[in-house]
Amino acid sequence: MSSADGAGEQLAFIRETVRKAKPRAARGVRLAEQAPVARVLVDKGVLSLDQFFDYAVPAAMADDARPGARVRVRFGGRVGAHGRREGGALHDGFIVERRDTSDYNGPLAPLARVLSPEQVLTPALLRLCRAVADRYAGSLADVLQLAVPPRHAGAEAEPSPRPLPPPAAPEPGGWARYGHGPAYLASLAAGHGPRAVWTALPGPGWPEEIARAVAATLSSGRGALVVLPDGRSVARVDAALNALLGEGRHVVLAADAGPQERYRRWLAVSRGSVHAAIGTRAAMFAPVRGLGLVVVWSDGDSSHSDPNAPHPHVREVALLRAAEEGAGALIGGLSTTVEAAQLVRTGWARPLAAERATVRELAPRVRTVTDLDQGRDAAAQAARLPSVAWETAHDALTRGPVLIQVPRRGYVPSLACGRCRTPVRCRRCGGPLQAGGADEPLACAWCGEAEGDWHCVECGSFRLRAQVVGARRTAEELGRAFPRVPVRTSGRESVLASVPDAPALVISTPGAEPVAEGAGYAAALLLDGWALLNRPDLRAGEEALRRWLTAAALVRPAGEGGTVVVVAEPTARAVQALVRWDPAGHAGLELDEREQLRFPPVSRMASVTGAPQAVADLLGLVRLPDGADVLGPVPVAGPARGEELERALLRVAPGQGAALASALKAAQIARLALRTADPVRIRIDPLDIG
DNA sequence: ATAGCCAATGTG
DNA sequence: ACATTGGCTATG
Repeated sequence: MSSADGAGEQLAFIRETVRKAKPRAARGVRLAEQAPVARVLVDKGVLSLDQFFDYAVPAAMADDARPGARVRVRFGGRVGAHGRREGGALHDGFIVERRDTSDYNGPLAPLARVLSPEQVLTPALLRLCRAVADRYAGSLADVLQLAVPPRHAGAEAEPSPRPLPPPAAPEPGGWARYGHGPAYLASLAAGHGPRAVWTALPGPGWPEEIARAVAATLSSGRGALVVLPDGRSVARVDAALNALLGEGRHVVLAADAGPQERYRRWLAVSRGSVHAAIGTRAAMFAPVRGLGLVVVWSDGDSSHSDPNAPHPHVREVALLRAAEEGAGALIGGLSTTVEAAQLVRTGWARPLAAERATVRELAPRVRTVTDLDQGRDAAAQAARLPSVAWETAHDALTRGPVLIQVPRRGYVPSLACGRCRTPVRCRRCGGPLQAGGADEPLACAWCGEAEGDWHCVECGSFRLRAQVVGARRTAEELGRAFPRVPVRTSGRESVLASVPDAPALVISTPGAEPVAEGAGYAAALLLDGWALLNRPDLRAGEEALRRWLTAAALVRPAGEGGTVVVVAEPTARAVQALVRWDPAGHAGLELDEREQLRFPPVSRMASVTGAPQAVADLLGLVRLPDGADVLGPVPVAGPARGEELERALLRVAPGQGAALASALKAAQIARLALRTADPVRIRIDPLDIG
């Protein structure tokens, strides 16, 4: 002990004396008789303050200051020269616990205010948020911000509806088409927590199947949660639930309602008056009471990854909840992610899929064509379509609507040679060249270097091709190629929910495909598939397949003439999986490859991005678990043009994910204490690692 | 984070 | 001798 500790010891002695007297506020405020200490999570978005602080509960707040209530507290003030508290700023917080005593050796500040006695942070929600924060190297306060919606006094003042008694267990319905489908429902209805990876059959049945799984869970007296990637799929499950169970058994937690209405619905769930919730990403935290089932639909959809720190993923939160709350899990989609395949391979979940014969019966016929096979006839050329695609569309248009999927403009930022498809690269740094405006010269997206006289390094051609032609231009061109056929577009700005069962060309960007009423589309053309597949991303194949299956699942079965034409290299794995309609097989092969490479989900990764020195500092500071690899750092393009950042990837065995996250968090905290340090962004499970 | 404390450095 | 600045610490 150094001499400086003398004063510290003395101070500790004084504090000890104070504490032994009783936990009490600094100035003689009368305290609550029972449990006069409130343990509070102070909502201050600082990683190093990820801990609880004790406050004294004034007698006047004794009843309202319940665990889970929102409070305001003074925080960060100083004890002045005369031992008087110069109060810090007011901060929001949540009471996590009421206690008789405090571990803290000092006078406790009193709670400034209890905003409302509503117990929004239930013990289960607190445990979940803590687990998510730990999983993603974030702070509890950050996660709570995602999990607990803002307060609206009006909604709190109203009573929530009275809970309904459990419904009867549903019939298997469409689940009869899946081998273990009826058994899965029966298990839910019996109060078990079965975990399955569900490869949904093509066609319009899946919302009803989700509704039946929810109904089976409700029938056991437990609650259910369904998270879907977008508002349209939420609306479809909402409709299916209303049809199966009537209204009032579930709430929709999605952006369609205003904040107050949203909070009203959230409260109905939190108060236990409604036992089922469906919604988009933020619904993953919905505090459903007695959770018996959590469903994630289309877990490969990127909107399941939260853009807010610490970037939790819906699937991972769902898995945490299933484990923590003993609930069943249903990870379903038309496609299968590598992560889902991994759940099956490790035995955590069982596959829930139909027999091959059933799949073949319901899937459309899929034909492949390379786009070098451009149409010979004038009409096909005008539409920039391969002749097979043109003929398919021409033929199908006599029978019903035809869906044309075109990648979103800007989705693939690069250009390619118009003759041989070689990507157009910057001569200086190898980055992708972009066309600025209509007549502006090409410029590198990474270094900004302008390129005045480009020609292809492979074949010498001067012809450029934008890898993606936007939906609008495609619509114009197709409209000319098929005169007198109505053309409708669905995309970012205006998304159509459905189109009538009548001949029409329906141009859509991925994810915006309208459902065709009646039998479904007569055909679908999946254009520019090669552009989707050529993306330099580990997930390019999986992502292309998911998008194709989403569109192709809206097409009639082959037996009813349904045909899909995909313009892509026929030997590509994802293309073959589409032809065979075998997403689970594709995911299995991808998983084999990840195993070879030790890439996620066979390992757990984190990325560390920042100025080169900052990244090096953090890597020097972090105490990685044994066996951890450091890949890189390598230069990456920063958000600002010309900014030079570096990124390192850290890799550990899957079981060491928690150790990696906590090591990174500790290193980040240590670095944040040095205020001069450049910031480093840490991301667990980075999306783009390839 | 941010205020406050302390020590080291700079200035009149 | 006093002001300024940078590093470090605690926050109930």
